[in-house]
Amino acid sequence: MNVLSFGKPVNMTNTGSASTFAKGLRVLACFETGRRDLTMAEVSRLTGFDRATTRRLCLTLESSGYLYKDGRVFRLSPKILAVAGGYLTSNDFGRSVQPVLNKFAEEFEGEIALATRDDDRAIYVARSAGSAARVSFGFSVGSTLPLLPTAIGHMLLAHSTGDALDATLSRLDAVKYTEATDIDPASIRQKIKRAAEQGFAFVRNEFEMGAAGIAVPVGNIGASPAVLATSASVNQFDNAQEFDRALDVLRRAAISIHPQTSY
Amino acid sequence: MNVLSFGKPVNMTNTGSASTFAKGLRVLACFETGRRDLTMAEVSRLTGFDRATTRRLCLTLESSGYLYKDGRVFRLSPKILAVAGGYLTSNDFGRSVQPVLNKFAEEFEGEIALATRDDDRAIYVARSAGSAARVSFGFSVGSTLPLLPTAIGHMLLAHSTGDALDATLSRLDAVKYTEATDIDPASIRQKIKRAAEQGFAFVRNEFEMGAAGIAVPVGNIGASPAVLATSASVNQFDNAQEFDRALDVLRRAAISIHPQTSY
DNA sequence: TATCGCTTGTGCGATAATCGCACAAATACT
DNA sequence: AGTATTTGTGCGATTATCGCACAAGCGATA
Repeated sequence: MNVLSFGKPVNMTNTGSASTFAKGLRVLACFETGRRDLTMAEVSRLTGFDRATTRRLCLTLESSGYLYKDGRVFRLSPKILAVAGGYLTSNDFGRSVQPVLNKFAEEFEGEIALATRDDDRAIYVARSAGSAARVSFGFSVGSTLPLLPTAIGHMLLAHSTGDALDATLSRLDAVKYTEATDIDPASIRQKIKRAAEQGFAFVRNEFEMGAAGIAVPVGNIGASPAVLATSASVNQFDNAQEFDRALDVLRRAAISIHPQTSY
Repeated sequence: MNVLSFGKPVNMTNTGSASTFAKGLRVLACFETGRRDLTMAEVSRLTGFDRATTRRLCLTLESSGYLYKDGRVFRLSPKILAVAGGYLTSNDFGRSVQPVLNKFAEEFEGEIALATRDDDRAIYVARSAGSAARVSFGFSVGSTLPLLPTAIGHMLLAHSTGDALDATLSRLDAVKYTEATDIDPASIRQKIKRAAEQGFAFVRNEFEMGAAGIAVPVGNIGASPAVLATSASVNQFDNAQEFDRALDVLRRAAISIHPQTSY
């Protein structure tokens, strides 16, 4: 009965979340693309958790098979791939979209990638095979990109409308990746608006100097929007004919993957 | 001081694991390849955890961004790819081994895959691009295979020696996937031994009727062994010339990926 | 070798979260 | 309507977790 509480009883036991688990997931996320070998002390600093806490979480990840310990550093084990494979197969990539990417990439003689949105970033979900010769751009499945200085990001954000977009833009802080990176929220908003109107996004030099990207929408994957994209050197896309060809390939590939793509 | 304890003091607080986190990871693992949409009740049955516990863990996975809820079912979100990408890039797949797979697969006109071991199963880690035309076998990165009825499994197990192998074999229970699946531990052990001796494994009809696989070792990925493999119809490999060509390609690819491959 | 800096390991008290059940209320299936 | 299944949630009892403090190990540098 709890005679001390008046009015609405305070929910003492949290029925909606498990804090220890959430912390553990943040430890796991420390091993995302970019970082590979981490000591417990490093994980502790990255997460801000107490060393004892970090230690227990790292060891749990190890005994559960997601990390293994090599001396004093932890590294990801392949087990995480099985979970990721669950995502890929449940969305029928690899069976239905991968061949399409390969086919159009072959015709196009360039790389095509499918990306979707995860919170404040874009994630590559699939990528065309690419001929053996051509050197890949270094992005592979699971690689992430910032939303603000990339064509992929602009096209993903173009799905958001009005208030939601404003909320996102005010939450994200624009980082200067190159001298040409656009930092001005109003200007970025304008670019996103234009991407929504014309049905494609085109960004140059803002993420990597000398590189340019084109992205077109492909409908939704689950709850979040998806885009098809390609990238090349700025020079290449400065040629209007080349640009149009790339855009055309992307659009046809998008329709081939997801015929309902309406924009 | 603890006057009640004699001798070595009992460690009351577990410094080596976080049980809630371990449970959460088991919930996450429910979404591995094969299952896609799960209700909380299903997760509860799969894991054996109390419904209230399951609920908290699922909701934590959702708020952490790894699952999203569509009505009453949960589904993986792309966030997990970012972690998997961490594994792939930290081992330099996609940049160094992917091109090699593509090149040899093109020459070979068949698919080549790199697989490694995760506990009691094999996991595909990389796969050759495959021409646009050819229909892929349905296996993609992250797919898992049993160890006992596959060439990949035999070659992976061939890394284990004596006692360790015996322990593994007695732990695994042989499942009959086809009529031809070998169930006899002694016989399986013999096949693994021969695979170790001859430097390749060849298994037919034991996992999928009509399918055959060849696997060769490629050294280690981190702590666990890795193999290169290809599969085709039984008929195809019954042709000795075809078989030799496939084995030759795999061996050359293995050397190209990991020159230190000694066996 | 000695000292410094960084790392890992671990008792333990205090705290706070988790567990599991019981009760309710939705939602599907017949 | 009726049954079965699923979901939501208080709350007491239990337990795990937290965070600190103390130690010990390792490597580099002087």
